[in-house]
Formats: sequence, structure tokens, C-alpha cells
Amino acid sequence: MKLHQLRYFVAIVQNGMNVTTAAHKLHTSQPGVSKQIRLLEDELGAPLFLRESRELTGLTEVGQQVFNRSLTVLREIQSIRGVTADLTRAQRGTLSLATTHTQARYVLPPVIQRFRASYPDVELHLHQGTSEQIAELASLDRIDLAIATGGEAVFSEFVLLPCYRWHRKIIVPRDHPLASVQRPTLKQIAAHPIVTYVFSFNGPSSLQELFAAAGLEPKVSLTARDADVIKTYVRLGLGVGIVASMAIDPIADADLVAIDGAHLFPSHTTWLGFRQGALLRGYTYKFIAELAPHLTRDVIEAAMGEPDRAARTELLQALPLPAL
Amino acid sequence: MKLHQLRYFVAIVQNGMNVTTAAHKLHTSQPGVSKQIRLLEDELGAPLFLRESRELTGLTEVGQQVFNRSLTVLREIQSIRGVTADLTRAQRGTLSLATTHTQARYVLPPVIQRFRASYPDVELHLHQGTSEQIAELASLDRIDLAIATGGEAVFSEFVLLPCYRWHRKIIVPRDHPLASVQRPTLKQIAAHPIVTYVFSFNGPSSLQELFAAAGLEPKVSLTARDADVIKTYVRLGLGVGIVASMAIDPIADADLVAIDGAHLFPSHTTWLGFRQGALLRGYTYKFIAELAPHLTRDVIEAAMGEPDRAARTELLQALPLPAL
DNA sequence: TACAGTTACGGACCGCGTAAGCATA
DNA sequence: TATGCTTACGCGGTCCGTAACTGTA
Repeated sequence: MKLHQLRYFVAIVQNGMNVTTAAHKLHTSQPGVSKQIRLLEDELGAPLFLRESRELTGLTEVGQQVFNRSLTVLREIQSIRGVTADLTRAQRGTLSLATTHTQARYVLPPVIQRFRASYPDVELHLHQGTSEQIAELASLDRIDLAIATGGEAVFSEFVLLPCYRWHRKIIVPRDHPLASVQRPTLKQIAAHPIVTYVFSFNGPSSLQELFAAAGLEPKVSLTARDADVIKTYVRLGLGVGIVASMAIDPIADADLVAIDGAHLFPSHTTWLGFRQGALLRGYTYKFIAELAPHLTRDVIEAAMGEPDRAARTELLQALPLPAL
Repeated sequence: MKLHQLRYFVAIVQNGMNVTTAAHKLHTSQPGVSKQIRLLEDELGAPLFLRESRELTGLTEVGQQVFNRSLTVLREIQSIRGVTADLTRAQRGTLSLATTHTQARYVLPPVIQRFRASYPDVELHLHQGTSEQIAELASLDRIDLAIATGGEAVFSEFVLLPCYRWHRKIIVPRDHPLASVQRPTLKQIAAHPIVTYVFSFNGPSSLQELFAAAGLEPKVSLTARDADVIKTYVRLGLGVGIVASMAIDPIADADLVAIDGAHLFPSHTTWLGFRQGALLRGYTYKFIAELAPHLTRDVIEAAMGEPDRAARTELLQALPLPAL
């Protein structure tokens, strides 16, 4: 069994069982790839692919298992390469993040600015998406770090570290009746149409449930996917906006009144995740420290070394968590 | 980077940094091994070994990290081989167990007898030792399954499945004053010298503490490492024996009176452990089923697929656990 | 001089690329 | 006829074993 045989095998699977395109991406010839797969199957003594005449149409059960384990092998090989790359070319490399709109738009810009100043030669890739899309990228090993809120269940094989806590704020135009209320009640808010996130509103522990629990059924005039859209419509007088606390810019949003919602809505934790056993480059630790200063290298390595998630959680609960 | 380079590297480390002996065990020449290590170091761009002139004296920090990850790689490669070996040569292979005296002597014999009848061509290896020795073998990948009681903390990267519960029994000669007592108290027992396991007596939640909590300080006439020795000395009248319930053979021990101790001593769980992500052969599932019928393949695969130990524990707590 | 690792070299093997073959839509 | 995998074959690299070499106790 050779490493490149596993690489070929994985490439074929990841290219929809198409040997020709896989060979292209591997910068090699198609017959070579075919032959190596054949050799691998011969050595293992069982076919990896389901075949219809000459076409490959899927994986056998054996193929599926071998595929999973091959991924682990190739991941580790990549990490072994990284071990020394980190020492000899410490200032160069890539860092791929996946995160949600709110983080990408409001939280990460200053973090990334500081990071780029320290490591100008690190190639940064920022992928924006929903929790599910982030999880997808993560499971395919396409990213080094995931930053998100909620959806912990989706990232079951990941080490999740809490970054900071945040809460919701209520935004209204200056001339709105709520603008002068310091601590509005749910009832006062529900008297007006609401503009908020699509994802905040539905599902369990949502705003909808929160209002319902108080016997209220607010009118929702608009649900958007990001705070910029919400603020735009609040400015147009469509209703009361409910957004994440860090989405408010004191200067750019000076025309709006932001009212603290901590007494009404539960707080949330944004976490950072990466695959258990992943190799984090030196600059990755630096990036994390810029994002969440309490996540020092020692803390991260301690959490990574603890295979049990419950024990990790306990370990991390002692940390002072910043609030935004 | 080639797989055999990692194999060579690991072999050298596991043979005390000696290239010559490593080459021997690998059935190849010493210069070849040297050269491959050199190529590997060149490719990684950093030395893996600490050297004094030409001698290898230890691992660099990089070497240590590469070593750990190489082990994972080789383990996975081995598993990939096993995936098909299990299908094509399902009846052949090896099964290595590590366990304690009580299991090896009293619990496993009938299990192994039934297993051998089904799979005469599977080579069985049974290693007996203390919890620490078992953990050592397990961490070196020398065994497929560990079976033990207690010491859960030592096996942190293992999947632990509960096999059965057991409790302690009190054994005395037929003519002993306690022989006719159905439910003796701790005080009645403490009136006589005690013969029990070394490991049961010391440490936290030990018998010593249990008696002390009741304000008693029994005289311990002998601590042994196994029940056979304890029974021998109980027969000689050295005192009251306290042994695991499964260590009593109704026929061979008919000359002793065994009194249930479930009302006095806490019960224990014997568990079975293997490395998370290990490949279990078909006959291994069969063996486990012989040992603990509630651990069916479905249950084991569900537990193995759950990366979080707390969730695993929860999953397993619903199972009906046999008592011995 | 014994021991441990390095350097040097010829042979065998193997993976690659090109080119031709074959089956399916 | 286009697509996609297989077979055939020559080239080049690489891994191996033997043998000679170098440095250390």
C-alpha cells in the first residue's frame, strides 16, 4: 500500500467517481491513476468501487471504510509536513477561516488587521456561510478554523473553545416611541413590528418562543440574514430591530438608538472550533489570541490534549470570558 | 514522504534509537534505513533525531511530534488492511487481550472456550497484568481489547463499555463462627482478621475506608494479588476472605461458605476497552458478545461512532447490565 | 579492534506518460 | 462519434543490498 494510492483513491471519490477529472487535478495521467487503484484493490483483496461495466458508480462498503480511514491518514501526513513548516517557514503559510456574517462583518475586521500586521506573508482565506455550510467545509478539511455561534451539535468531532459572550440589542430610529425607554419590556417591544435575523426567529429557544412564553405574538415585518439589512429597514421605519450586540457601530450607527436587551434575551457564546488533533501553526495561535485573548497557547493545547469533550468543557469554564 | 520512511522512523524510536537493530527487525539493510531517515529529514527540512557525532541519542521536539503522528498513520494503515482481511479471511487472524487475574482466571475461561469453538483459527493472546500494565500495553497498540475493573482515568483515549456488575463475597471455612450468619455486619466481620486483595484494601473508596467510616479498624492478616491465594489462606484459618463474587466456584470451593456482601460493599463494573477508531474484526464482536451478551455489534458501533465520552456513557447507561 | 552510521554503486523494480484498444450512450 | 476506463510499452527514477569508508570507545 502506498500513500499516493490512497491519495488517488480519495481524489476519485471526491470528484464524483470520475477517474479522468481526478487524474487532472492530481496533475498526472488517467491510466496511471486507474492502475494504482487496481493495485490497491488487488492488495486489499476486495473491490473499493461499484462498477457498471467500466464506469465507477459508487463505493462498496469496504470502499467507504477505506475512504474514511484514508482521509485520516492523509490528514496526519499533512500535519507531519506542517510540523516542520511551522518551524522553518514560520511566517509563511495559509490560514482558512469559515464564519458567519456577523463575525466576518463586525468582529473579525480589527482582528484580521492586527494579524496581517504581524504576519503579512500568511495567506488568509475567509469563507462566509451558515453554520451548516461551515460544518460542511470543516468536515471536508477545507478550513483550519471555524468561528460561529450555536450549532455545537453539528461539530461533534471538533474541539470547541468559547471566544466571548454577547447578547442582543434593540435598535430603533431616533424618533421612535421606544427610543427614550431605558429598559423596555417584551410587551412594549411586541407592540411594534419586528425586524430581525432569520435564524434568531425560528427553531428552538428562538425569539418567537421567547415572546410566546410571555403570551405575546409580535408581528414580524422582515427577517434578514444579516444586521446590515436589518439596520437599513429599521432606518426606513419598518419596525424595531433586534440584532447582535457587536453589530452596532457607535459612529456609523449614530442615527439609531441602541437599547440593551440583556435583561430580555438570553446571552450567546461564540466559539472557535478545529478538528481534534489538527496541527495549529504558530501564527494560528497568534490569530486566536487576537480574537480571544484568554485563549492562550497553553489553554488551547490543554483543551486539545483532553480527548473527552465534557472534561474540556469543564476545563474551559474556569476561563474569564469577554463580553461584547 | 513515504510510508516506509515513517515505518523506519518509528522502528528506530521503538528500538532505542538504534538503526542497526531496527533494520534487522524490518528485515532490511542498515544503510537503507539510514538513507530513508535522511531523506525524510531532508524533506521535512528539520532533523528528527538528536545526534552525538554519528550516534542517535534521542528525538528532537519535531521528532517527537512526527513520531506521534506517524503512529496514528501506521495504525490507520493497519486498519485499512484489516478492513478487507476481515471480509476475505474472516475466520483467521489474531485477538490480543489484556486483563486482570480475576477475569483471566474466573470469567474468561468459559468465554474463550466458546469462542475457540466458533473460531479455531484465530490466534488468541492473553496478557495478564495490573491496570497500569494493561494501560501500557494498550497505549502501545499491543492489544486489541482491554478488560478490567476500575482505573477508568488511565484509559482516557479509549472507548470503555460496561460488561457486567459484580460485588464482593465473604468466604469462611465451614466451622467458622461467621459461617451461619446470613447478613453479617461490618462490625461482625471486623472482629476477625481479614484476607483480601492488595488493591481492594488501599487507595480511595477502599475497604479500609469503608470500615473506617463505620468506626472500625479490622486487622488485616494478609493481602494477596489474587483470589486463589486468598482462598488458600482462608482454608488455613488465617481469617475471613473478601473476594470478587465471580471468584467463587460452587464445586471447587464447596468446602468454604460464601456469604453475599452486596449489602456491605459497593458494587463494581468490569468494562471492556479499545482504542477509539480501532478496527474490530468480525470475530472480535463475537468474542465481546460471548463475554457480555448485551454488547451487540450495533451497540458497540453506536458507542464507537460517538466521539464524546459523556454522550457514550449516557448511551450505554440504558443497557441492561448483567450481574455476576 | 569492535561498533555504529555514512557513502558509493550496480541491479531490480515500479510508477509515469504516451499510444492504442474497447465498451457504452 | 464522444466519453471513460483498460491494456501495452519504453523511459527514468528510486529503493535495495553489498561493499568499502569514517569516526568513536
